[in-house]
Amino acid sequence: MSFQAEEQEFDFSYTFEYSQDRQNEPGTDAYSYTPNVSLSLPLGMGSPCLATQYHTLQTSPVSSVSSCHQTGYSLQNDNHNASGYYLPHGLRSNGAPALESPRIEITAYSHYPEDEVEESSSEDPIIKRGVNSIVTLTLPNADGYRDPSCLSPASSISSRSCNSEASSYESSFYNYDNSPQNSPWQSPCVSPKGSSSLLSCPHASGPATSPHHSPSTSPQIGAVAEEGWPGQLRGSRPNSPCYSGGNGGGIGKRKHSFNGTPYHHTSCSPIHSPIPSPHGSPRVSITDDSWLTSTNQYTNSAIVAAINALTTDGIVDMGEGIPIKTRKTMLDHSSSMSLKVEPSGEGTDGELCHEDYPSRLALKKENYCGGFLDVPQHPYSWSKPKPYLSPSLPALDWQLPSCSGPYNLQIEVQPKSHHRAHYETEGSRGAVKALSGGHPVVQLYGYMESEPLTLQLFIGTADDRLLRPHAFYQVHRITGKTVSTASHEVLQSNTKILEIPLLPENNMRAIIDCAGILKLRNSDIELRKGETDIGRKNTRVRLVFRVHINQPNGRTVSLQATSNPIECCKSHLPLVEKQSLDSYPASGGKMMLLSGLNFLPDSKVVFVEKAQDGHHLWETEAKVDKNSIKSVSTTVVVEIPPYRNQRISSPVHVNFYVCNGKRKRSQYQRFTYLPPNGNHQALFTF
DNA sequence: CAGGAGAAGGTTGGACTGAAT
DNA sequence: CCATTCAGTCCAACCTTCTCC
Repeated sequence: MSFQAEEQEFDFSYTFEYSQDRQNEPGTDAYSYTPNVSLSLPLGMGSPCLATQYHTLQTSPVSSVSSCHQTGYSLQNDNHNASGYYLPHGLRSNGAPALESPRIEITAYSHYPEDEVEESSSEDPIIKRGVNSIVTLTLPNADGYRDPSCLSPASSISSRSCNSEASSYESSFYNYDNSPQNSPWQSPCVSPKGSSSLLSCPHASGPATSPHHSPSTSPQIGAVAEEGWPGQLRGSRPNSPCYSGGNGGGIGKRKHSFNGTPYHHTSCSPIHSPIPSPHGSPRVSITDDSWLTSTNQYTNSAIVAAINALTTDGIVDMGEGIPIKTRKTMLDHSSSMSLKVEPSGEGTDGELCHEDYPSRLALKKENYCGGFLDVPQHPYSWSKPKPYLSPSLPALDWQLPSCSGPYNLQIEVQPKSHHRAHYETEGSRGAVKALSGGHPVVQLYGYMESEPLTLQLFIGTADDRLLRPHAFYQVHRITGKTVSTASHEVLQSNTKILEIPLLPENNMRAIIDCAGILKLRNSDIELRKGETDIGRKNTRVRLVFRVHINQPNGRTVSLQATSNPIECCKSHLPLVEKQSLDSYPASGGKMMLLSGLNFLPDSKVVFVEKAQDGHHLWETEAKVDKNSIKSVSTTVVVEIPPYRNQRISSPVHVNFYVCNGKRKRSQYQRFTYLPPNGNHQALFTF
């Protein structure tokens, strides 16, 4: 099949509806596709295995897939949809022709003040940007340069920061890969490894784009140095146990297949993963004041990449500073780790691919293991298929619906609200657990095909802004005897993604017992040029699950579900995990049991009601049963205070939090005051 | 081939230290 | 400048799994 031919079919258009209503609830989306939006896959890509590799974005106004997404958030600015996000093929939002070759657009955007951004966020940023003049540089290989992991630790900080495929808007418009000329398969800089979005990338690509790459010359550093993670280059840092890939990293340790039978070891499954978890999210962080400007950052950093591209030969660059022998070793590594599936024991690779994992893996494996061993001799002679076309998937910060048509992606069991993430310098701290003691469970409803799908998992933000990959946390693959769910890691937009099989025989249900959380050092991330998020006290994350479902018509529906927030620090902040009551009449007086962490005898529980503009309408301290707390407790009993207005006619949503001191507050918890019985009924009869 | 001892590695909780606030 | 908080590192105990005898 011809990728180019298929690319021609791309109708690269998206319809977005933007809601200013923030959402933090799982499964809700502030951004969502319009009901008829789907991500389409060109013909011949019906296999789910291909979905994650060769996705293209496509929106069809005639798509019959309707969204059943129930977010409860209003959709606004519909007037911008068509003009802003629904882009006819071949036409950019600003009216310019679609990019036909990799290029960088240098746009002199002014930075929006923070609040201006907030305001403008409801508007079509593309429109806004469209007024700016754009200078275009053609990139021989955009993809290769965009991959942050392809950049040297020494020089990549700024470069990496620009690699923001995850930046939604840019992703949609800098769709290099959708251009035949931009096909990574032809890309000079798409390293056999680097071209992959998979783990392997870092190895070959580290030196690839950086003339200043120094660590590459040190085979000892190996993958770590070549990862392009500044922090990993620090000689003082010990080899992190996490590099071993979890508790199953030990040689000869038993592995499990999807069905629980032992896997066979294959060359594709390294015993010791050279791929450290620590892939800082190279995405450009979209912050309060950078939601729009972040795209600018992307552009600017893309310029850097373009300059690199134009001033260096891709091939030479790829190996620059690395002895051939070293490069070969690296290639071997990457090829072996490119498919980070559970080892299958004595089976051949082929067996693994075809039997234990859907054909998608087979394809990947072929591509990786085969392609990575070869170093293209000429930038444009690289004709091997790119195994993973992440840019054609929806960017990771695009808000996708959890439900579309018959499909519904649901988190059946939510993760615990606290999970101590581990650092690179630490060993794994295990998989994220569920409150009940098990693990989170995700299920796809409405899928009746026999073809397995791939569930993607990455770590997203949990702040008040739009969901996006978390810059300071990455998902970390956990393996071992206690892990029943197989998984493997891939990189998309330099955000590590865990791919987990969704099997029809399991009712498209997956137990997420294979996902830990890795904390990247703040300094490493913050030093990136373009990174505007700060890591300090930015410790809440959400698990983001995605699934891409191929349709018979060649289109693909992408769904996303997000978990409840997870506090990842080990701080001593109080944490409310459960509350015995979610609602109670305004009269209050009822005792409510809170369970969680770090409740102290002098903890206070404060009920707060805020107006939509954020200012406090009401605040009162609830009576805490001091006897219910002995030293540091996991439970506390509080008396629900009466609401300020006893005559409410409709339910009133308020919040409460547990406070252990001036700056030691738990997250807000929701609570609803109900009107007296009669009124309540009346409310709904209206 | 089974069982025990030891090694290796993963998990977990917490202490320590320096930086930031 | 000091106190507090936080981030990051390190350590130790415990556990599981594997290897060797």
